[in-house]
Amino acid sequence: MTTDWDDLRTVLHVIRGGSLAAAGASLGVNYTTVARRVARAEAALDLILFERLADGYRPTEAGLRVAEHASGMEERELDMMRQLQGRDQRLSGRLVLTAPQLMIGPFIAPVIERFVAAHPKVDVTLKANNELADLARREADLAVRISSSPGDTLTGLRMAAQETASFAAPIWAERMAIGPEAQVDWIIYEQYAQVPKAAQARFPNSRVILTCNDMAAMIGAAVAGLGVVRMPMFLGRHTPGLVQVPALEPQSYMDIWLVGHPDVWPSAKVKAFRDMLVPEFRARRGEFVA
Amino acid sequence: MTTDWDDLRTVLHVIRGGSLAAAGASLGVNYTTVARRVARAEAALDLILFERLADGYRPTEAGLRVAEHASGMEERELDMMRQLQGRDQRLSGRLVLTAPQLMIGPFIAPVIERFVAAHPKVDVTLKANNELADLARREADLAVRISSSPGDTLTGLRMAAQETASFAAPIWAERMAIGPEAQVDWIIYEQYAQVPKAAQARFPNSRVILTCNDMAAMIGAAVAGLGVVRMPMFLGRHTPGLVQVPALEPQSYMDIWLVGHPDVWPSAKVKAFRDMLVPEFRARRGEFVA
DNA sequence: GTCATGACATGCAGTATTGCATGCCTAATG
DNA sequence: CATTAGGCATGCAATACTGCATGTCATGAC
Repeated sequence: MTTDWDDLRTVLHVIRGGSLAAAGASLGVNYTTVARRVARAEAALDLILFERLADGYRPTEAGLRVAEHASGMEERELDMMRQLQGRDQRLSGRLVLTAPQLMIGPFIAPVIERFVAAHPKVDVTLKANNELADLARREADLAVRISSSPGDTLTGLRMAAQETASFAAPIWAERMAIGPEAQVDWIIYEQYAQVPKAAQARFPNSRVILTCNDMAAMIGAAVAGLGVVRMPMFLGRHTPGLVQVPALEPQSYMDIWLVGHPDVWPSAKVKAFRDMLVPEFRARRGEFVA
Repeated sequence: MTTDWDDLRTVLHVIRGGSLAAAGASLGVNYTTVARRVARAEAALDLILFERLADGYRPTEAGLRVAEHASGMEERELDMMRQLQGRDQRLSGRLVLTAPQLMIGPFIAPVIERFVAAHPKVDVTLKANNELADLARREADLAVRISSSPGDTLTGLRMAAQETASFAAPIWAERMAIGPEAQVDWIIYEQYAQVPKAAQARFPNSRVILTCNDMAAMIGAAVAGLGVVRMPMFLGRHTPGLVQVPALEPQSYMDIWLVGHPDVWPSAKVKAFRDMLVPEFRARRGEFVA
């Protein structure tokens, strides 16, 4: 008679994921269960929501319509989850943080250590994720991000300005000491794909020796002596085995922001963490610039 | 980790119903199950939603907040249900009608008979309810109502104008034949509580002999000869054993409307029923007025 | 004071839901 | 053409959920 709300949510996840297996994964249940819930929803609504094709479930128009409304229900649920977290004045329970992988060691970890000592009943989860966590979905409560703006719907706090520079193993400093004719090998981040123009001008004998999609790997390669890497100031300074080299003048880079969803922002846990993290960054802002 | 939507709905029903038992009844499950779902929701959200008092569950502030959002989710679900019904072009499945109890026999039943003959795959449910069914909640797809307007958010079709008159057992016609000095006993609908002024003027010896809250019962009393009843024209005419008496001049009364929710209105089943019902009323509109 | 009523907690047994294993089908790959 | 991988259907066993019965507590009626 009356529809089961979880079955509606299951339909939504099938359409989002594109398959029973994907829906099962995102719901944390076996895909068999997903298939049966879909069948139950169809029986309850007296509608065919998916065509069973050999290569998977294809939503019918009715299925899309159901998913659309289920999505609206989910939005309301997420509103709720955020607001509950935002109004929670307790210093206990889960607090989920996310930050750029390579910033965690030198800057975030020490703060977390002090935080858990001060608030032992808070369970801190840290997502070292380079992909942006969806703060509206509460994938994280608070995020440290390197960007030029905090994002439209998010509350943000600019913690520090940043500059980049060129770093390499000490041997490269010696090689460049001979002057502009020195041969400079660059390790380049995938998205840029070529030697920075300013570096090319200063050392005409520059070339790309390696292109890579992962900064941690690039640092490893640089420490091993493969070549020069352009990276944020703080990274080069905090990586043992690297020194700053004159291949490139320091230049300004994206700022460091602390961002959160406005609903979640007032939470006692979030506030307590902010109150430790922000002063840390502010006090150490010199480490991010030349 | 992730909240169960049905548990949220259960919380909503507990707050709406005021008790576990009431919530269980409206959800169609045992109240024990309701209690366990509430406990599960609390565990999942890590929040106390209700205080367990000796005289029942009292919602906490967090509980009210959860219910508020769950209510938003429910609204979205109802939107969906209505729209699915509205877009359904099949002439099969459930069709729920509601109409004033006493109008069903003489006017609605004959139409239903023809309708089910023409569309045998439609399961017609008829709610003979004097309370207004909530069409937004799809308690009914289509309603015949006696009112002065169709309602704000509903689509309406005015099918006929109505008048009321006074009816009684034949003996009362004889008694009144002697003239204005005749003694007239009235059976009065609870809300009015006294003899209509116009009747008092015409027959000064009028009095209330019985007040009642149910028109069917009043008709029974009238047939038994207890007194005179003011009722819609069609009712008096279709009740064997009653005749119109001159205790009161016919006077205009509320119109007869066919109303539905705009979302549901385009449904094939709803349209097919309308197309039979409206001509019936229009053709017989003379039966509602003097 | 006793009794009845309404609301909830809890233990137990039956049932329905779930997950796993197996098998079929299609599409992409070599 | 064989092979692999992704996607789904189905049967069976384990599990989780549900409903029932019984007991406790408070409130209000007699």
